[in-house]
Amino acid sequence: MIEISNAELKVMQILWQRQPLSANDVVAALADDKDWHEKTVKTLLNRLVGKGALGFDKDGRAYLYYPLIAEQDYQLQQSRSFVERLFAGRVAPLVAGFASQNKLNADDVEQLKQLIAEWEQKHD
Amino acid sequence: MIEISNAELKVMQILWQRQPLSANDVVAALADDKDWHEKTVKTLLNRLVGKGALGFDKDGRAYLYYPLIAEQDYQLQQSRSFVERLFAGRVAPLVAGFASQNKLNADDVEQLKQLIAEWEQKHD
DNA sequence: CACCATTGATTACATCTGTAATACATTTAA
DNA sequence: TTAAATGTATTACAGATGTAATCAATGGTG
Repeated sequence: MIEISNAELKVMQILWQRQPLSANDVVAALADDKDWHEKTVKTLLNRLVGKGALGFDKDGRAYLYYPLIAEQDYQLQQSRSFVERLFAGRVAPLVAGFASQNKLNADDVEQLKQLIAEWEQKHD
Repeated sequence: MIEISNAELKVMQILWQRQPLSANDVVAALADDKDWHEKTVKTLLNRLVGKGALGFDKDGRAYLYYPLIAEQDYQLQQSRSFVERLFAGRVAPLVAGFASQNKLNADDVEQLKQLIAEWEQKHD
């Protein structure tokens, strides 16, 4: 699986939101969040292309970048490996940690109930 | 917060299970899981001491290592930063991913229901 | 047409990581 | 008491990462 570093992830997240974008668009979109030099962003774009995480089309001299991997796929793969590493593959203890820190809100609970209902329907 | 690399985490996990342990005990405990040279394990122990994640008492020439940070604290901090990075801080979508991949078992669901029940009691 | 501004490509460099090897100190065995 | 073994400390080294600067090509401007 493609490894994406933290800094690179920020770039991917921009392009998962809107796509395709020129390097400058990405720089602009990141300006809010990260205080990165334009050169830095371009390096990250380059590395992501090298890793096969981004592709691009040429638009004159400039490139228009777009993701080659889906955000959902990435999230899933990362979630599994994270939960594997820290919680021996069990997700409930992770949620328990959030609960213990009062990091669950009503929406979360609603969604979780929904998920459980679906699960139970399938595994009657 | 102390940064612990993947390889270092394996060492921490041994010492979270049993503590304190000599370097050789750790090497032995890891032998199952990882195919690391003794020197490698000692490097990791050293780095963890340097980072303030482990302490040790001297037992003759040998050291007896023990964690300076609690596993739960580490899990919580990491979970929060992971969920923050990938899911904008919301844990439910992570669980949804597991559900969609059939990675929830009856135990998980049972625990989740329990957590929800507790949450609802507190937030009647 | 010559030059500057802009864009991607290449190079830079310190730190962290994985994975050890070597050096140094000291205990123990011959 | 001297050498071997053993434990920690120091050094090694390549690849990844964060964070750019410089190079090279090219398109627009005077």
